[in-house]
Amino acid sequence: MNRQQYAYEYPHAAVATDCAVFGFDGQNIKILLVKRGIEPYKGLWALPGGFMRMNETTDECIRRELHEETSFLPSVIEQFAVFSAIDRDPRERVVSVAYYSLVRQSEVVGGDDASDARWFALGALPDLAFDHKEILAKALQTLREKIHFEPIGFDLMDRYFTIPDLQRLYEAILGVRFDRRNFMKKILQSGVISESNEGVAAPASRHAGRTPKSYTFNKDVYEAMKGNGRFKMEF
Amino acid sequence: MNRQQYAYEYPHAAVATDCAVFGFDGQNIKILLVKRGIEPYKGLWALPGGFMRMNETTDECIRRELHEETSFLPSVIEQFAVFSAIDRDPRERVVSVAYYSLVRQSEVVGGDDASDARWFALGALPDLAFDHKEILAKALQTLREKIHFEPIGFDLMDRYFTIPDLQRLYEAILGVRFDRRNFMKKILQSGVISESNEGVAAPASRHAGRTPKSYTFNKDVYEAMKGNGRFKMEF
DNA sequence: GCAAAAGTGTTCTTCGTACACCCATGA
DNA sequence: TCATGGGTGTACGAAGAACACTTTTGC
Repeated sequence: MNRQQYAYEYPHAAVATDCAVFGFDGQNIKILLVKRGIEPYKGLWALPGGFMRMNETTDECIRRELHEETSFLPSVIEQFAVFSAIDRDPRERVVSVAYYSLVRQSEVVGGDDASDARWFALGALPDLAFDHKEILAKALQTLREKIHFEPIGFDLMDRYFTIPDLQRLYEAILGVRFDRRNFMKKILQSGVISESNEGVAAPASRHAGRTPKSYTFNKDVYEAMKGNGRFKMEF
Repeated sequence: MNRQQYAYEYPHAAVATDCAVFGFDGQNIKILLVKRGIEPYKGLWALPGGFMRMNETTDECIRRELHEETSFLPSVIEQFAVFSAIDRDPRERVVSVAYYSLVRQSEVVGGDDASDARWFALGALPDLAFDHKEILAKALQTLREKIHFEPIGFDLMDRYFTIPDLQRLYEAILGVRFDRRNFMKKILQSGVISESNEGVAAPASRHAGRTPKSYTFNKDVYEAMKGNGRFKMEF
């Protein structure tokens, strides 16, 4: 069988997808990376992703690749940019459609150190394959811009969470500190979270102090708000 | 010469770009469309755009195509989505990288009715080729979301403009009405516009009334604000 | 002269922000 | 018992929203 069996009148770039998967461990933002098993960049870490097939859209492609490489199907996944530098892949011309995803760490098979998929803290990233460092930087920038106007923080938290944990998440993403009382007032006033009877597992971040109350995100309340007023989470 | 001279081991989709070009005539938002001269959809109107070449990025591609089809080089152009439905082009699999652009109508060769490039009002759009209606709808949605947080309105106005004109632009994009005094107070307080001595051509929208003052956008002031505070244009 | 558009200020309410003390828990 | 983290309320200032009358111009 001919190895070059797909021919076109004009040259075609390959279409690929890559995804920056963000998680939160209660203290820091984490990134999910996979170790490349083949050339080029074999052995280096990279964003999960791969080439698009002819029978799938880019959205379907990235979901399939994520499932193949990290064994989970994310609920939140958004396309945010396209990377098309001419020499970004040494094999051939590749245009990459970039996504970011937000997951609760509890949902993801936490790959251990020996695994091919592992969480890395933002401050301790290894060298990345291709232009993935650039893709990740832009994903992070997009995340920081979006968090002001959309309640994306909740996608990174467990179903039941405490307000101090949520505050740590916002502080980690935005790199600033907030006043506890004002944060709580604002988030409660918005109405998108409500108190819950479920307990929460004490996060590693809590070593002493009063046991905090547990809350949960009301997606329906937020959906209703989108029409009328506007959800804002600025500080 | 062989018409199928570019061969690959795996099937490749073609990569194309399309751009929704927005203008403002003082009263309504307009869209720049081009009439297709070849099949498929010959004779139908479409967003300007075309196939990416191997020696250009998608950004370079859309700028080249815009120049070829509408004879101008836009200053503001942003990539906002990717369209990759499997059957969106009847010829072959095509993945389209979608952009929007904001232009001052005075900058663009206003194609007359006989030309291949023409402005259409949002409410009087013709049938569009491919999935361009969908692309346009998403471009418009993106524009409406962005205008709250970025001073993109000024890219649609002439260099010297009146505050009532600017207000009409915001009202046209967002589909709402504002109080004149509050709008003026807010936009002046923000500091991003300053009074100008240049006159402005009376827009078709002004049939009577006092001659309004002329203003201009201070890009440097806005750039400085981005760091410190935050520009907001919500009502 | 009349209709249509633009200029101008004040009040009230809402929201953001700064700030201090007590309580529960784990080491 | 002490250090750490979490719960709670108030007062001040800034910004947003509602609101009416006068002036100019084109017809």
